[in-house]
Amino acid sequence: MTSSPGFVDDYLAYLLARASHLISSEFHAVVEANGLSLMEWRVMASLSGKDSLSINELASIVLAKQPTVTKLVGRMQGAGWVKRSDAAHDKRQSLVSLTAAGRRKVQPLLKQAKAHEAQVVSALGTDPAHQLKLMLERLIAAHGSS
Amino acid sequence: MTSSPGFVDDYLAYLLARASHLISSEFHAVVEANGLSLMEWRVMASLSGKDSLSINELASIVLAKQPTVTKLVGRMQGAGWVKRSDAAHDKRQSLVSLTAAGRRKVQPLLKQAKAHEAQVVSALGTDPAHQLKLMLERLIAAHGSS
DNA sequence: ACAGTTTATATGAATTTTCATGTAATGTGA
DNA sequence: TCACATTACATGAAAATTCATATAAACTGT
Repeated sequence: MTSSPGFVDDYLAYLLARASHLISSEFHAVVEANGLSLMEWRVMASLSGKDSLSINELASIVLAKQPTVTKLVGRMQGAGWVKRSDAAHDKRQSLVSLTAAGRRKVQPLLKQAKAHEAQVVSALGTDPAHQLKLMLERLIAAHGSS
Repeated sequence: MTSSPGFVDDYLAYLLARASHLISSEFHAVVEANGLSLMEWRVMASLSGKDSLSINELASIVLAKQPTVTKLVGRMQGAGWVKRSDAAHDKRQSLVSLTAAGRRKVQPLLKQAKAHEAQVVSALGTDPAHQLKLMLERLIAAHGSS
C-alpha cells in the first residue's frame, strides 16, 4: 500500500521522515518492551554518555520543545531514572543526569540499540550504509546544526 | 551545540531523525505562514495527487495513527479543506478528498515545497542528493513498505 | 446462509504536547 | 551600577495525541 508518488511532503523531506519513522518504529518495540517511551529512551540514551545536560541541550538533542522536555524530565524524575541539579555557574540552568537506577534501566537498551543498528546496516550493505550516514551528516551540517 | 556523540538513539536512527526534523522544520515555517500545521500540510499534499484516500491510507502516508488522523480530518473538514464520502465498495471506509477550497489552499504550498526541495538538493549537490534519495528508498523498501 | 473472525473507522478518557506567559538569573551598554 | 534586554526554565490552560474499546461492515470456512 505504498501507493503512487502522490507528492507528499517535500520528496526528500518525506523520504527522510518515512525512513526515520520506519527505523525508529522498529526499535520502538524494543524500547517499549523495556517499559520506556521513545522520548524517555532518547533522553536516557543522550544522558548515558555525559555527566549531565541542561534542559535546553536535551530538548535540542531529542528534537522536542523545551516545555515538553521539562515535563518529560519531571515524569522521569518521578520514576527515579533521572535527577536534577542546579548548575554552579548559571543558576537558571537545571542540569539533568541519570541516577544509578536510570543507568541500570538504560544499559540493556544501549546494547540492543547497537545490535539493531548493526542489523539495519548489514541489511543495507555496510558500504551504502556508511555513505548514507555521511550524507545525512552533511545534510545536517549544511542546515544549521543548531 | 551539536555536542559530542553521546550515543543518542541508534546512530543511524538518530541521524535520520535529526535530518528529517531539520528539513521538515525549515519548511514548517512556510507551512505555518500559510495557516496550516505540518500534519494538515501532509494530509493535503497527500490528497492533492489522488482523487481520495481512506483514513488508513492517510494514516500510513502521513506517519500518524488512525485515531489521530480521524480527528485531524474532522478538524480539516470543519475548516472546509477536505470532505468525506463513503466508499462505494466498502461502506466501512471513509474516503477523504480535497474540496475546491482545499485545493486552492494547498496549491501555493506545493510550489513552495518544490522550491524548498530544489534548494536543499542543490545545497547538498545534485548527485549526492540523488544518491541519498536512492538509499533512503532502499532502506524504506527493505524494512516493510507497509 | 451462518457463526466467527477480521477490517475500517469512530470515540471517550487519559496522557502528552504545545502555546503563551511568568519568573528568576545572566548579560550589556552607558 | 543601573536600567534594559536576553536567556533558561517552569507552568497553567488549551489543543492534540494515544490507548482502549465500540460499532459496523466485509470476509471465511463450513
